[in-house]
Amino acid sequence: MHWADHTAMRLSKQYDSQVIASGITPSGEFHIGHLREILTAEMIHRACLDAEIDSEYIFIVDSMDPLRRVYGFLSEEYQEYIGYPLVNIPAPNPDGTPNHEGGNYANHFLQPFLEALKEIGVHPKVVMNHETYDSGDFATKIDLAIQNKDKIHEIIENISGRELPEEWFPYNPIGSDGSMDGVKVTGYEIPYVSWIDRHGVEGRSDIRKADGKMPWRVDWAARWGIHGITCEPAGKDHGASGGSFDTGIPICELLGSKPPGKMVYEWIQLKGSGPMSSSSGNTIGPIEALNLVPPEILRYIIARTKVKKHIDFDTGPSLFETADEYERLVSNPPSGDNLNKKKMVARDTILGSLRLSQVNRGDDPSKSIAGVSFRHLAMLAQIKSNDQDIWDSLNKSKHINGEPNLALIGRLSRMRNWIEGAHFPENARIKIQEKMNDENKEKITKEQRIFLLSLLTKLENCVWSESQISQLIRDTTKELEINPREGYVALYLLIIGRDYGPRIASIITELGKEETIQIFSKSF
RNA sequence: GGGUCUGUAGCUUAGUCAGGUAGAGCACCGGGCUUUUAACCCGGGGGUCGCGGGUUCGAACCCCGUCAGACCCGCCA
Repeated sequence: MHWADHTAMRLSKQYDSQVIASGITPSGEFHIGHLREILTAEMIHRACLDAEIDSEYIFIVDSMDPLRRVYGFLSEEYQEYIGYPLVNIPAPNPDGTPNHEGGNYANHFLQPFLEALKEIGVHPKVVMNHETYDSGDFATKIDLAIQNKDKIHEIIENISGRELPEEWFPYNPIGSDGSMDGVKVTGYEIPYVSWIDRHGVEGRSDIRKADGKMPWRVDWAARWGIHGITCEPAGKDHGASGGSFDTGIPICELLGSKPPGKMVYEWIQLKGSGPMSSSSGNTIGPIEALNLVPPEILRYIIARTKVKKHIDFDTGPSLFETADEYERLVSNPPSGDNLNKKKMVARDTILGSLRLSQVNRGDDPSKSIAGVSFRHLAMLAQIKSNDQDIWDSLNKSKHINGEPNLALIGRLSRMRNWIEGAHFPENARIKIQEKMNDENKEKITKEQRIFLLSLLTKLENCVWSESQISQLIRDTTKELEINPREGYVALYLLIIGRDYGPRIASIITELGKEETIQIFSKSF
């Protein structure tokens, strides 16, 4: 059974209806790591719906979280905003300076991410956490937390093993300058928390407003109750023993609610360069990823991997493999009855992955079949600049019959992006040689050499079309009575520097007469 | 130091929760097709399930130990 279906089953035994949640702090550019958070939750949500379990999926944006430091992509001017809720500070310009007309910081990073989610078929109910504070929905929990301040203090110290300062308080008010840093609580009388800030200014915060927030570990536990969350997969950082999940459970209970069960997912790493991090620039954004691969394959990458396994996201060769694997499975899904238990489980797991990879819930996976492997399309896209030529070629090779479908058109345009970008795998790249290198010259026999020279004279005076060129190659091998294979190998060595490759006549046609002849004449 | 997760074929992995003959794909090798598209079709080899013990009629699966990797215990998906 697929992990999402399994989780859905488990949840249905505990609660009648589900609220599945994700939570992310919009402190910088979103990356595909965040996509795992979102998709893990969203797939469980879909699995619930598919099992006819009532379910809602919410995405809580931690817009009240303070700016913790000046990240690498920000200018020094952000120093003054440290400690401010992200929703209250200006968005950065591309150069990192604050843009006072550009809306707030949280939204700046959130909006493009939501756009990407739409394309991936994720339509969450978005909850801006600052609005939950501002609406007063947090007030009861804040009051309870303050009343139980010592117990919460103890829970955090005991479970996380970390010492909290004496003056620790389960509510951080915003001071006179807008920052939560250096604000000391001096008293509490419902609904006001009074304080003195680092400038010596005194004031009070209304717990029914966004005048402050609870610290992370308490905030998280409180919101489980406020939204009635039954499942919130958490990154393994939160899942560690003594981490915020472990402290959240008793705190949530203390605040009068039933916590969700613990569920922890592994991180996505960029192959070879460790965990993703916006500050180190070691990141691929969801938008960038969508420019390379179709959304269903992005979903498939998450769906096919068990939650507790880490994913190496590799924009190179293994992306080809995964994409082709998807294509294969979709066009030829596992089936059959009378299987033993293990095979049935395996079959259902794969079918589950395909089902959950669909952009729209309930879509027939076969609609996303492009009918061509990524590898093959990559090759065509490199040797043919005109899309129509590619459709013609695919018709000729019987990959498609007639006009290309939408899936295929979208795939080709992404393929062209991929090829142009830095992420395209080198071994799939076709490199046209300037001339034959010495190493390859040695590989060539005398007959092959004669073949190439003879072909050259024919090419100089022919009509430049693929069928003509193809014909000339075959004619020449016949005339010289050499094995056609030998002739092709010689041509491949000459033009792309390897002894095999895609249909050579296509490449030559695409190169044009002048350039082709150049390669020939520079080589001999 | 304390803890969590992961370890199955060269690579990616299914199967571990409910013990019952280790199963795929990629890659590789061989064959076919033949106008050589890196396409397509057929076949094949390849696994002491990290290691050691225990429980059991029977262990990849349960228990104990051990090794390796990743991560957490301030903030991070």
